[in-house]
Amino acid sequence: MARQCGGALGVSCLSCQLRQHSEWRVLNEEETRFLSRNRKSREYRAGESIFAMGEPSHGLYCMVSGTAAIRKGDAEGNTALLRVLYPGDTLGYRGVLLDEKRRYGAEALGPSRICFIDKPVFRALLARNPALSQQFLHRIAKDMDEAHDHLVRNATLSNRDKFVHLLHALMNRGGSTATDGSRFMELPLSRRDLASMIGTRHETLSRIIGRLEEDGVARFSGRTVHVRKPHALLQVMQRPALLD
Amino acid sequence: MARQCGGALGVSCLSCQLRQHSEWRVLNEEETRFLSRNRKSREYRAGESIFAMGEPSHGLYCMVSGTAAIRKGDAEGNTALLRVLYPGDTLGYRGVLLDEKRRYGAEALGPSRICFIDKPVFRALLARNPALSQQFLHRIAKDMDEAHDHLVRNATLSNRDKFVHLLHALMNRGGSTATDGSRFMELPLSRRDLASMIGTRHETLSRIIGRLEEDGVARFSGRTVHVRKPHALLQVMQRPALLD
DNA sequence: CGCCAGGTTGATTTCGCTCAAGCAATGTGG
DNA sequence: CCACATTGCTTGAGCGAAATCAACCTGGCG
Repeated sequence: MARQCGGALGVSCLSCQLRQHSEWRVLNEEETRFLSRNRKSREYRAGESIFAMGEPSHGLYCMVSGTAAIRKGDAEGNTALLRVLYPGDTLGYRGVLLDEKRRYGAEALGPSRICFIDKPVFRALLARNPALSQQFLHRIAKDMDEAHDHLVRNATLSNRDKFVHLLHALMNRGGSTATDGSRFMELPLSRRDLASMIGTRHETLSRIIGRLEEDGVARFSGRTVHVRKPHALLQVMQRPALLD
Repeated sequence: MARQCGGALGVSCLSCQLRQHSEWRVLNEEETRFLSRNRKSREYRAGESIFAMGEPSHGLYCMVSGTAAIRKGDAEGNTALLRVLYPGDTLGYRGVLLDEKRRYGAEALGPSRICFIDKPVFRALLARNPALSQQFLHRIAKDMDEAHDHLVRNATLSNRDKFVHLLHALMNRGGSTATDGSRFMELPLSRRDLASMIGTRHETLSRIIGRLEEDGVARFSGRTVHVRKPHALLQVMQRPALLD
């Protein structure tokens, strides 16, 4: 899943497996070479900030390995995680497209490698290849839909169901399947952050996790989680009886 | 506030006051004339659907008078209001830009006049005037921010504070100021819909409203609402003592 | 070893949901 | 014009869920 982009030294975007599934796939070889020459690859430690709210937007970022998250806070100092980012995801494109300051902060969740693309470089590529603009338009529209879905879920589901849904989403990106069909993964987030994503307190999440274990939906141990019947996850919501 | 676009017959976009504050302001006179010739203006009754989830996107809409809302539902049939639209707002541009089916439904809240712009017409204008694309890019980014803010509020605020915030936002668009500095307005939404916007039940909202009246923050009577100290609305959250 | 951050657990109170009844405004058919 | 249903809203009682405050555990880490 978390493939390294051209090896530990970040040799070239040309050999980056992730490119095929990212917005950059519409670039031709020459343009990719240009991108490769001008991007800067860098390691981040766990918890390290990538950019902060209110900063000017100097460029955009492309996840190579590891995971990162978008965190936004309100006036009273409360913060919530809005999104988890995986290898291949681009990050911070909005501030660059609109020449605005950062509206949210981003931070590495675990040790990560992330490429940085300078604003002028990005602009040059956009000007040379109109398909790239279209890609980012699609991207922002998809993000929009995600945010709207998130809103509807938060408005209609119980905390338990919100968490099951979150678990399902995280599994789809970062999970692995065992030989018996069950799935497992390392959660990229602390309990606190998981709780903030569904809008509850970490104590409450702790109890929700307890209930899910009682119901046999999943087993938790530290940050590792096993799900017995991953395909039944979303059907299980509010109806644990469905788990035979 | 709700100015008619060129009179009851919708004479021309050229004389539409709202145009100056909408995405269309970047069009020159000739382009505006083209838009004017090709748009269709229509009346909607209260509650009438403008478009529904899953429909193909034939074009976009421009609010002339009245109010409308975006409603989205999840798999279980629960629905929530995501946004209220006022004169001058464009609506449904995303499906058109991306050639996708509608991801949500829109409906008139009260009697409204709304212009319809066909997809080919919109495309032609986008091709002729690149500034229009930029306008819509800004627009989608702004919508994105709004959705993110909404998410953070829903995750961190109490139901009471969420409602106060919603009240504040509605006041800013549709309210009028009285001689004594207090503000009042006709709520465009039913209690049910207000409740769905903050993710709670209508009974609960009813009690929240009762508490706001007790605290002297606002007075409600049917759909009319008076706010004594509008500037203090957001400071009042969770601290009713601040109201002298 | 003490300290700390992250996590769990418990006790208590507050809050919100559910179900149910009541009420006012509106509409409808006789 | 009245009986009657309908719709939107409010109110109440009971209950379950979640917030809060606090204690305690655990695994690093100086």
